[in-house]
Amino acid sequence: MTDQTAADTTADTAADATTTTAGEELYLVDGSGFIFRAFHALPILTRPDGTPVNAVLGFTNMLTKLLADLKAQAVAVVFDAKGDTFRSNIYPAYKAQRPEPPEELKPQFALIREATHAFCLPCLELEGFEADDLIATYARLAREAGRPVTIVSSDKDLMQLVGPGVRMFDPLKNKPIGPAEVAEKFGVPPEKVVDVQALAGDSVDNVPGVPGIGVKTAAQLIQEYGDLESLLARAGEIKQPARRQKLIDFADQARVSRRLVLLDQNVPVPEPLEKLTVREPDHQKLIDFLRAQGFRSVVARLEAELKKDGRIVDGAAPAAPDPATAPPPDAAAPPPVRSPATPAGEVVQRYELVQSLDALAVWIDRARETGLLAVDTETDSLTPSTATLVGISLATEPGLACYIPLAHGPAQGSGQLDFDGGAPPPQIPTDACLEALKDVLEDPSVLKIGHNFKFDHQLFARSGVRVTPTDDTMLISYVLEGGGQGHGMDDLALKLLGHTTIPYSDVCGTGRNAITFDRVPLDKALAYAAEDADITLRLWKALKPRLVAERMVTVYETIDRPLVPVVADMERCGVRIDRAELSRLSRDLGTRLEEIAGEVQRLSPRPFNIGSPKQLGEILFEDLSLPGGKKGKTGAYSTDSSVLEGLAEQGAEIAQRVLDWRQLAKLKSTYTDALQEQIDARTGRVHTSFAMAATSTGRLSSTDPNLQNIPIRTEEGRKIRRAFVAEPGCKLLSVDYSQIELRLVADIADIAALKQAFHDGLDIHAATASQVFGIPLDKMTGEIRRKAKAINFGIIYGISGFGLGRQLGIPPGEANAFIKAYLERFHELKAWMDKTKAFAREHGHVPTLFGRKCRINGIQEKNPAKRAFAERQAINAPIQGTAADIMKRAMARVPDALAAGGSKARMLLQVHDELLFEVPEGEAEEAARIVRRVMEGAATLGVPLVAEAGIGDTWGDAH
DNA sequence: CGTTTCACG
DNA sequence: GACGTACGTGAAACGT
Repeated sequence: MTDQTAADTTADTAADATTTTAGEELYLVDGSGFIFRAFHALPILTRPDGTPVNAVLGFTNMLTKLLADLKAQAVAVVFDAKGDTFRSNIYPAYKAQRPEPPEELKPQFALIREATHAFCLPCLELEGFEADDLIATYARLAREAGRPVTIVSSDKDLMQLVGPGVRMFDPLKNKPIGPAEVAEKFGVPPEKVVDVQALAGDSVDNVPGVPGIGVKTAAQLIQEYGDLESLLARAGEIKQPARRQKLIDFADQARVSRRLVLLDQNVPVPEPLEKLTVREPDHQKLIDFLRAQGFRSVVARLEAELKKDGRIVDGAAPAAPDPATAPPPDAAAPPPVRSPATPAGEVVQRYELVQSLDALAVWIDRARETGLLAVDTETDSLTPSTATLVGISLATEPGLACYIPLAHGPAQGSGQLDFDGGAPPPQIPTDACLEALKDVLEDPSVLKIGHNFKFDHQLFARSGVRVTPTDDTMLISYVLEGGGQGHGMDDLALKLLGHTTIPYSDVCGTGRNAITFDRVPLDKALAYAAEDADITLRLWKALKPRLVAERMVTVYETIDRPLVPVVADMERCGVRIDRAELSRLSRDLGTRLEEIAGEVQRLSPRPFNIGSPKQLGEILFEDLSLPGGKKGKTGAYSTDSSVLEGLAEQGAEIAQRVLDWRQLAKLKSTYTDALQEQIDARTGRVHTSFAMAATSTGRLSSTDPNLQNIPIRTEEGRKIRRAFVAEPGCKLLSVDYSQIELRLVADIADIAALKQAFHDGLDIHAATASQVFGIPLDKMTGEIRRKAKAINFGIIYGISGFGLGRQLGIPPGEANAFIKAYLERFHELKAWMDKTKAFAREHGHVPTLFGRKCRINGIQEKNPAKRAFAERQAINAPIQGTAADIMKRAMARVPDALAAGGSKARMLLQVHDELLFEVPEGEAEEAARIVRRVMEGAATLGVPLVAEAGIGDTWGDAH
């Protein structure tokens, strides 16, 4: 077998090449690979005699582009030869199960070779070897001659060749493939790709690899052990038992796999390197060939170019464009068509592509007339801070919508190939478009309607456009439906309009074939994007009147709608993170984890993976026979922290060590490691996303990353909070509601004694304990207060004797006695709970103080366990939901209050009962006063609302 | 891709 | 008296 390092070849070959064609770039086209990909990417087109030619068309377009745009001087097109290759001798199954190529493809193999000859390009193949080996060998020769090489292919098997002087180019996606792209695909640098492939195998080529190991695992292993041989030698050290065994059992199979995927760089080349030059094609021969295939537009283009260059005089009459290369529909609005998916059939669609400011002005006028404008933005990414604005769609009445492309590149969809590359479609410059739209977007008399408008709001805000006033169909639906379920546009279109929207995957593909929206051909982009605006407007027509009918106007108008720009600004601002500090913490945690893992293994009868609850359970309860039992439907032992704590108290040291390990592992993987990845390169800050229509109670939630669960309860965890820092010259200000949920219980259930305690400003848990257990405050002990505190929390969660007992570590009977005493002392509570459960049973939802509906599923259940669960939700939801409402009301008022107070403070995060701000140093105290005032005044209740502020250099210190 | 665990309120 | 339990989230790791 050959080896990549075997470069002991003809020094004279290299010398020759250097003298004749030094420095000239060599293009190696993977002809065989291209045939298959083009065939599957393009619709099957036939020439007049019925011969399919779609791959041939893609191929000629690609070559034309290569020769014209890249000014390629040295090109070879390489094909697989017929018959077996040397790899079949290594492993007979290699590529053995390949199905016959489709009938429509077979005749195209010969045509593509013919096309290559028509272009007068070297057309190479070598019996016994694959095209990839020939490419590998030429790449090596060129590299040694000091000439850069571009391999025109996207075949992953060629990626091992990428490196200094050798790059790849994906001809269908028009994208270069360099070391970074290879590393992204394989998780390792190009020179280690073969090792990863050897482990992961390839089902298409029948490379066996090691069973159960995919690319991700393989990359991780190679990264850790360096290369395949080192890994196989040290396979015994692998933690996961199944994986360890597989690597041992299939070591030789991995070695064979490596020989299969490793390309031969020393095959006897059919042509010397220096012969691979581009010759001027015989134009008449080429044109004859192209015409014979029916490629009229290619011929027309070629002739036009040759004429321009004065190279031919003969001009065949320009033919009508063939369907495959026809330009996308231009700005003329297509004739109205009936919307097929609208059952009523009433709505007629007219979607228009807007490519000039004049055309845009018509739409702006329409918006001013109707006072309505549905808006949707298309981007190349879902991250609003970095996304490029690719286009904007508008709708002014149902069925009447347009799409304004702004940053579309050359089209590139499954239906069309355009190798003209450099020629993007005509588009209004983004700045000019935004300038033209700014007035109407900020016009108080035109309502802008969006779906998840927070995203669009951020995009416009980035360009200095403050869109107002706005409606958000996602939030209207959320308010009407009472949380939960899906409020995505596709779901709503189906449910409310009976309309199935064009799936995003239809225009952009999915997985590895996905393209960004700027590569979508304009006809498809128009259909998709204009539909989004159209559907948004039609959803609004269906949903908005229901707010009035269902008495949800106030919730929407005063709580959720005003929050959109506020949350958008918070996300856009982000929060500063001290990366170096996180990195230090990660390193520290890493070493401590290794120490603890060592101790755990020492205490264990056999090695196991500490991170696997399943294995841990077996060790603890079978090998060590510790007391404890099975649980759950899956039959697995429970090993959560309450179980381990129990074991640790009985003296099981291993349980304590595992607890320690778990805590640190969690901190490292979820926080110190992951958070570093989330730092935005441009801003140096972390930008979370707050979901506004996700929870059943009206709370926000936070994702990518979740910044609402940053540790604080343990000292170890608090160190992570100290990595959240203020900009130099600024402080962080944290303001949180004190006991808001318990205050709301007192108010909503109208519990006189509890309300009085809050009025008196007492320590509420101590006061509760005093009243429930009849102990004077001055005789209160910590233990009794702890019990009262647990009951208070229990109330909020929809208390049960079992749950409270488990929390306090006492028998359920005893806990029930506490609850009974509590309900007797605060007798109003029982009445409110009964009333609330009855309401939920009747309506399927419960209201917050401000009227938000919280949907409760399963309240009618026959199964008592499921019904009890729903009843606890029914108790908890009005409390949690009202707190969420109050916080949202405060958030909507805070920015204006700060501005009015002359403060430059910026709101960064919301953590349910806490707001975090970044404030210029001298203003922190004043900002704290303003925020506290707004938060405490966000609702007028029968109990006082209290907000407490803390100021510090880090989030950890602002408490 | 479902399950388990655990971080927060 | 059944039935399996505290409420609401999101992310990482494991293992099929």
